Amino acid sequence: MTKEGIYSEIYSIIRNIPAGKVASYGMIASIHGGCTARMVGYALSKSSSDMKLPWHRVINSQGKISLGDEESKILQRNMLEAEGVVFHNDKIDLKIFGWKILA
DNA sequence: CTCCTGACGTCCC
DNA sequence: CGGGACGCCAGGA
Repeated sequence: MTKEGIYSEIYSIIRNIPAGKVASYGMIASIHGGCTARMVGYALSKSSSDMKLPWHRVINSQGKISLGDEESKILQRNMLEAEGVVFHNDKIDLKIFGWKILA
């Protein structure tokens, strides 16, 4: 894959995240095996709604939302709760909802 | 080509 | 436990 494929791979990985689970930027980067957490966030920031990417399932290693907009954070939390994810003081238990790679 | 920035992560204090 | 600084790679000016 070319460097341009980096985004494609990141998008593919995010699309593979099952509902009710969440993956951290670093985790996705690790799965990709060639990019860093920054690339994931950067790719998402560039992505459009037409991609239908479950960006709300992507959070930081702290199990929290990394966005800067409160509105987006609330929206993301709302979508995750709609999928069955439980928040603990605005944080998610990666031990429970953390996405597990099934090969 | 160089400089700055960015939805992060980890180390140090 | 909270906050600040550096490192990561890519893309835009």
